[in-house]
Order: sequence, then structure tokens, then C-alpha cells
Amino acid sequence: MDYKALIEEKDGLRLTGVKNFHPRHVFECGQAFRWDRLDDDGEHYRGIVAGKVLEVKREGEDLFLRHATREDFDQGLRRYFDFGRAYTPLKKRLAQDPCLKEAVKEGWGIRILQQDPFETLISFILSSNNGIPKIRQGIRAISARYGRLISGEGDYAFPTPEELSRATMEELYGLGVGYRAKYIHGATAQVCEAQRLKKESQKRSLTAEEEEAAALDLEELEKLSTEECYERLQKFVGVGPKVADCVMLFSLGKTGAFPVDVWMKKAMDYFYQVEGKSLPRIREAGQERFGTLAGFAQQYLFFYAREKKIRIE
DNA sequence: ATCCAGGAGCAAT
DNA sequence: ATTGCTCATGGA
Repeated sequence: MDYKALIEEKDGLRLTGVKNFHPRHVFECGQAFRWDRLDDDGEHYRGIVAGKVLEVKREGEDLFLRHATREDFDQGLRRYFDFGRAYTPLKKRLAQDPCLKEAVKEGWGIRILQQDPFETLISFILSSNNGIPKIRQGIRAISARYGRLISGEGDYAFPTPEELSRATMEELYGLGVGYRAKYIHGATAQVCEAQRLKKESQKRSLTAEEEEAAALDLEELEKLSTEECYERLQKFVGVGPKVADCVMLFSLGKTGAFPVDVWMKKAMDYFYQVEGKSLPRIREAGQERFGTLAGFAQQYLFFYAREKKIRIE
């Protein structure tokens, strides 16, 4: 366990004796897009989780979750922050690898968040060939237009599939998400159709074609093996290898996923001399080397690569 | 101006 | 199964 005790206070929840958690490492390793830094040293963030505004602040050995209750923690935040997992043994195993030892030292406070699958799906569809500030802006715009108002300060929850399905492609295009508008529109329709067919299947048997569409239900995807889940996710429009890996790792608990983007390509080349290899080959190399810990290895390497701005000639 | 960003779809091979 | 081109958008 990476914390000792929970203490309820008037305006939040305090975790004491917290290990392996640094807000900057958790929120700026490219896995989540709805957290804003409130201080200079990256110990205090404000974000939106499960339709509620939350502040996270590191105070020495404590982690203070403002606006959270013990019920919020038991119901979702514990899982969201991956507090069911002890990171010390995991980091020790990865640090056997001399290259990762350096990366783990740099991003010692990283944890892999378990986020909402639909929000993660749409967020990473938006991420393709896009910059992080622009991704954040797009998610904010989508939430403000289609999500529920959740505070008096203009905070909006990410829309449910039902809510986002009311968006037209033209409206989405107008939010500045570029050519990804049709992907977001299409993938949302696929999610809604899968949900509809799942209910329908309780009343009657589905045709083969309907079965295939129903298989895209996000709750069903979580039950699949890593490779089956990987293949299935890529049936969503706008979802290829990279986005599928991100959705698996950041929302479906598949720790063996190994998202490979331009930064990972640089990092794998820098550390493991895989230059010239195609993206699928680099993914294979990562999974071969790190197995079920591939996702963690990837996050430490990604954070290190961006932090050090490593360049390959 | 050209290049790049947590890439994917599509056609051609 | 793999490679090359194209796809909006804004910042460097």
C-alpha cells in the first residue's frame, strides 16, 4: 500500500504516509488532459474527475484531496489513482534494467490513472497528430458545449456518450478539432450503438453484424485479453495502434499495453538502439522486454524523454 | 515559410 | 502484412 491512513477533514480528504506519488509526475506524463497546475513547483493541481472538481496537493508526506470525501475515495478515487497497487516493488523490478533505472529515478512519482473509458477514448482520438495544449483545449471545448455544468466557476464534466451523440459533425468541426471531428462523431455513435445492442440482446438474439457492433461496448472490452482488446478497439473510427494502447492502459487496466508515439520512438532509440524500426516493431520490442509491466515502463520513459527533451540526430 | 505535434485512414504494393 | 500520402490546426 502506498499510503498509511485516510483522514476526513472539513473540506477534503487527507492521505498520510504517501509514497510513489508526485502530482507533476502523475498529471504531466501525458495520460490525462484535464488537470491544471496551481503552483510553481508542480505539487498542487486542480482537475475534474467523475463529474466533480477535485484539487490534489502534496504536503510533505501527505496528499490532500480537496472537495473529496471518504465515500468518493472508496467509490472511485482509490481506483482512479491506482492506490490498490504498490509501486515500490514494481519500480524495483523495472530498475533492474539500467536504462529504466534512470527514467524511474526521474519520474519516481508517476502513477497510471484509471480514467473513464469513454472520456479516454475520445480524448486520445483527439490526440492523434496533435499537440498537448491543443488536445486540452479541444477537450475543454467539448465538455463546455456538451457536458454538464458542475461548478459556479465554469467547470464542465466530460459529456456522456448519450450527451455527445447529440453533437453534429459540423458543430464538432466548429470547436476547432480539425479532421478529427468525424472520428469523434463516428466513435461516439459506435459506443451508443453498442450500448443499445447490448440491451437489445437481452430481449432477442442479435445478427452476426449486430454482434460485432455490440462487441464494442466499453464494459465488455475491459474483460478481454490485452491483444483481443487491442484489436477490438481499433474497430472504432479514429482508433489505430497508438490510441488503442492508450485507451487500454489509461482506462481499461491493461498494464501490458505499450503506446508508441514520436517521443517513445526517440526514447527507445536513445536507450535501446532500435533506430530505423517501424512503430509496430518498437511496440513489440517494448512488450518483449517489459511484459505485463510494459505500460509502466512506457510512462517512465515517456516522462523522461519529454523532461530531458532528448534528441536523436 | 516550413516543420511538427502522444496518428489514423486509405490505396497501392 | 507493410509502406506512402493525405488529412485540420496552431505554435515554434
